[in-house]
Amino acid sequence: MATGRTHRPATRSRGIPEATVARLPLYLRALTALSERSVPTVSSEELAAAAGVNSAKLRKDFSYLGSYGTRGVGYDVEYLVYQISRELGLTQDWPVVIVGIGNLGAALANYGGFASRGFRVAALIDADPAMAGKPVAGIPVQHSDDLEKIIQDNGVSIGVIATPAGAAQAVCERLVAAGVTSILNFAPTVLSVPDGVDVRKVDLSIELQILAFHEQRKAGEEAAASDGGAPAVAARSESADQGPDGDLPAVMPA
Amino acid sequence: MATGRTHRPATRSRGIPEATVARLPLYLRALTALSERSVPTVSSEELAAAAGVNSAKLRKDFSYLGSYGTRGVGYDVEYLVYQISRELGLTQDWPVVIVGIGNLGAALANYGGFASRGFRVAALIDADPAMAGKPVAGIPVQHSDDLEKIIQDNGVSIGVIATPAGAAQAVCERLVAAGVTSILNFAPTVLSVPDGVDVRKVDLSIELQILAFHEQRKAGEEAAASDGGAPAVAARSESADQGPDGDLPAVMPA
DNA sequence: AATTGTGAACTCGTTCACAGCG
DNA sequence: CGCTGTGAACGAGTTCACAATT
Repeated sequence: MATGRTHRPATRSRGIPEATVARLPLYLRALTALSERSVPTVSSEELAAAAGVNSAKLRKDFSYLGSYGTRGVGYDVEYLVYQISRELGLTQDWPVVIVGIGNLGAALANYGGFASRGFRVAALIDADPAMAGKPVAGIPVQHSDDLEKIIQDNGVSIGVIATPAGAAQAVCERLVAAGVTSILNFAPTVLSVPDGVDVRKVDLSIELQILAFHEQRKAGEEAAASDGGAPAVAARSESADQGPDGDLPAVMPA
Repeated sequence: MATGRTHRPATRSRGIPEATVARLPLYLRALTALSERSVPTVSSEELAAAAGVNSAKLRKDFSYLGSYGTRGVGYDVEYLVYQISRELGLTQDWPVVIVGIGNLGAALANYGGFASRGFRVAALIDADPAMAGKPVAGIPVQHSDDLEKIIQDNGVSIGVIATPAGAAQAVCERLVAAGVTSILNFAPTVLSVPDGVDVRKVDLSIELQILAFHEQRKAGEEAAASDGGAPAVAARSESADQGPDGDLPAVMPA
């Protein structure tokens, strides 16, 4: 699932399982919605439903953070929002650079989700001289010649790569050399990085292929659907897990 | 993770583990690159390196598909490309619709990765009447009033949601009612769907938050770095896992 | 009475290590 | 001899089920 293996055998700090870390943002989103509606407390059952997981998992997840609930009552919404934000490091400011301002890079720059939680687009960088100076989402694009300086001047530790696949590894190396230690990669390539650098990837084509696999399987099942089990129009299920919360998987294999 | 729970207790078909399915596209990509360079065979070691996994995992993964290698030699590149493509259902055509043609939807429409492997953008749909008729990536945008007809006329079973969060659930329900059974969701919301429908999500904000968590942890470790363990400038490691292989995921709202 | 927090059982995924085969 | 294929050991993650607590 996630990325960067734990360098240093196992800083026993207080190991929160990776799968749990991957779900914290989900809980935080649900909690924020409750907070905006001024809901004071939630039970694990309610919150789990809102986040699309089951309540046992949620309670176990929270147990890694500490005992923030009250038995017989539930969790204080505001308090939990704060605790999770702190745990995720969202109480501080994270300047981010986006490299590769094509269609996708521009879409990311315009994405509102950045601004909201501690993330700030510190700079947009592109290799095309014709782009330099042009504002995208109100931020002037800078030329990649200045990448190192931009990273250092802004104290950037998180970089987003939205370049074509062919340029990604080189960009990645420059980012890392300049001090970036976390990378979100949208280019369809495997990046190789030094120990201590985390890479997460978002790959549209892979997601579609996984869906196609399951889609194909469904088509095959239809034929064999001579037994029970109504086909379409099933009952709405609140539970169907969504995405690789931690990692991967999606539907089931049979 | 994944989605749609197993309807029908357990079609014992031939269970390929979900984690393996999520990696097949990765192998396929590496193999395609080798194929273009006319490399005839690869060892599990070489292919694993190219895909960013370890060789034991790769061999185990392939063992679920069958015995496609030759001991003492390796795997035939072309043959494996075909077998994996077939397993993933990429030997057939998958018409896809994209709903929500904002910055992101437009970027997705322009994304080259679609065309390549069996996926074809059959239609672009948006709720804004002003968009109707405008071509994006050479495809005219259609109004969402016609969503059901578009799905049915094109035999679409895979839908991509790139709308604002508030519209996503409603769009999802219309897609599903019209016959879509696989959804790739870019909106920062938990979608609830009937059994039998697969949802995968891509959430930029979540990915960034996960990176922030690890980034924060690194910062904390620095202070405690009075013992051994050189800080920056570590040796290049081919391994650092990349993202939630199965999954994926994007940003956050919170 | 309600709901959390958690040990224990279980399931899924990864890695080891080597037998089997070309 | 080299490399695949895989049983067996291991580890991570999930679910169960219930004691603890308010």
